[in-house]
Amino acid sequence: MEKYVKILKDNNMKITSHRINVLRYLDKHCTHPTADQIYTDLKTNNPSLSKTTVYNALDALESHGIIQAITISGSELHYDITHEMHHHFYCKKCGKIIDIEFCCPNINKMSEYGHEVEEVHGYIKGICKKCIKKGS
Amino acid sequence: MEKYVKILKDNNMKITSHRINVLRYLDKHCTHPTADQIYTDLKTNNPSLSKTTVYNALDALESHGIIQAITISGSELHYDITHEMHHHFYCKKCGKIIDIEFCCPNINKMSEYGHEVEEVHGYIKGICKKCIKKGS
DNA sequence: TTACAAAATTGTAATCATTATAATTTAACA
DNA sequence: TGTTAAATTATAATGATTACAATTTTGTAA
Ligand SMILES: [Mn+2]
Ligand SMILES: [Mn+2]
Ligand SMILES: [Zn+2]
Ligand SMILES: [Zn+2]
Repeated sequence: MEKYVKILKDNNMKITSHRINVLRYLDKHCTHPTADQIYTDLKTNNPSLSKTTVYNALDALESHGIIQAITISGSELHYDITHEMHHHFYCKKCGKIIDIEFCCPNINKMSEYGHEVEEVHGYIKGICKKCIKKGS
Repeated sequence: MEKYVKILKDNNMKITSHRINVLRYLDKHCTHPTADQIYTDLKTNNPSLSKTTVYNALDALESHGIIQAITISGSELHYDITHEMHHHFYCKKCGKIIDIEFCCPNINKMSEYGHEVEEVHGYIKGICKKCIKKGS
């Protein structure tokens, strides 16, 4: 059984080709794409795909914790497969979102506050290495 | 000279009553309001206020680093006066944004990546203490 | 298999936060 | 006090996302 079929099955989700494609896309691309980017890319091999289906698939996958929405840009959602906790860097110049492979040890302190923690997002914004080079 | 006038002056910004009002509003309210909430509240004492002016004032204040946009909700921007670095908790039930008074020590490691850091945002999402109580 | 019910997909229209535009007013400064 | 650049205003436009209703597909049970 394909890896992505198993993930959907394990989460009691109906198996559809669109969901598999969206999930595979996010697994293969570490670019943190938007719904529109996923839609445009998948549509080339599947012209009948509707953008609403991409939104629906993303919502369904997110509600099961299989993927996460990244709100770093402030104007549109980006998506990422849920795996080891990591942070994200957003370049204000080129818009790229880059993985930052550490995370905050103080998150443990959250229990003191009495809130129930479901997600942790670390967003760092600035100018990326490449854009600094180009600019100088 | 009023505190807020000084802030604007120090940043070489033109002094306008609207900018002062927006700035004072953010300083007095620790609720992380949206542009619309600020607009609605300020309009009661100043009916000629335009929503575009609130957006413009927020953009101007943000571009000078006096305030920060919080992208935690994913659907609309919330604003906060820039002061000591802290994180934010977002309740998925009631939508409230609560200050979390610690921050990530690993941010220092960012220099290893070669990116130029301008902003650091720590967003934690879940169910707030009050909503947990209500729900049980 | 076949048949059925629940859920997914589709295309379109609606929503809502934000931005663009152009006319008018105001702040800063000589 | 007059001039000029910038701020304000009202309105229109944009763009991401959601709502909706008709159609198709999935999972399951006869
Ligand atoms: Mn990532
Ligand atoms: Mn805050
Ligand atoms: Zn860049
Ligand atoms: Zn709450």
